[in-house]
Amino acid sequence: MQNPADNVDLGTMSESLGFLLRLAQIDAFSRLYADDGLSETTVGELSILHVISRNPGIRQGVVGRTLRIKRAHMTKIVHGIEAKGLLTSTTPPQDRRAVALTLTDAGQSFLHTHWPAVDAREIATTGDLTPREADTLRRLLRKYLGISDPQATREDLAS
Amino acid sequence: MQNPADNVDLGTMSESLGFLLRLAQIDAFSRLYADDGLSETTVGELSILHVISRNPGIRQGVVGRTLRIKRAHMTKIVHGIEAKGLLTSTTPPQDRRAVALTLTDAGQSFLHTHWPAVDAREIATTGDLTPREADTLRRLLRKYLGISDPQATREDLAS
DNA sequence: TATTGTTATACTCTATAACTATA
DNA sequence: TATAGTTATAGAGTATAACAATA
Repeated sequence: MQNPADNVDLGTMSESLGFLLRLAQIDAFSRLYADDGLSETTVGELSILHVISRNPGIRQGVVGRTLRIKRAHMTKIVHGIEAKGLLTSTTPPQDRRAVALTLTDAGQSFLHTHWPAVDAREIATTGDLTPREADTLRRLLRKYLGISDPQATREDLAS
Repeated sequence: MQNPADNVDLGTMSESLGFLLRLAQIDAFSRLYADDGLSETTVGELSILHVISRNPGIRQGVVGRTLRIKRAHMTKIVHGIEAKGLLTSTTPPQDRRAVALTLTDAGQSFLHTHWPAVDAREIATTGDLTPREADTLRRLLRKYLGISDPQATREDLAS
């Protein structure tokens, strides 16, 4: 189903960061969604829930900028998640234009149920890369994105 | 517009290859499309044209597998490109189920007009990465994807 | 005036299934 | 029976612009 030995000449596309990232991303998520029961949730929803979980009361717009989701789309997704009872939105008194997002208990337990599968798969599905190469890849992607490096908790690194 | 100093805790998402690839891919294409006049064409069309250009007479299904585009979607895109007069499809006598794709002269010149902008931007827009790091990133992505390494032509490398 | 979020629209992409014609 | 492509439909994501409320 993927790219067997079709032996296609990709030309300069195989030197294009954009297209390599595009293909790699598709593969990564297809691996992620392969066996697990994540089918109930979309990638957008899951990532939004995760970010809110780590940053309770975060502004909706900040979540959108972080995840590169446009404001119009954020509104739709957030309302959808809210309708499922997984998060609550409040208006902060300091800026009554904004919307602050927090997970409900149901949202927290939903995330606790589904997110570990993501983390687990990540380790198992790095293709032909050695663990060391996979780490280098992650580090370079973070640098490319301007994300500060070991943002994982100290406990994670120690384990 | 992007991710300034919002200082968001991404938790284990910053260790997730899938999500890092997702964010990086969005950034890469937004940089690619930033200044240039590529707005006429979609990413799908451009990549399909490029692959056909490098592999004249290639089967439609092989293009789809290579670019991770589903068959149903391939049909729609290819018909669209064909309607613009940029490619022709023929039925190979050896297998009359298949569709072989070749660029028209208009298709070739269209690609010659637009593809160099992609290559040029690639070099200029590698974020905070050093050229060496960008090369490493490309190499790791190719390995992750199972794409053989220096598939660029010798002439390209020499120039 | 600028910003935050909302609403609405249109298009691209993805996923799925039923269908045809060939092999 | 399996494969290559087509058709149709539904949902997810993206892009854009006009709008209200607030700063």
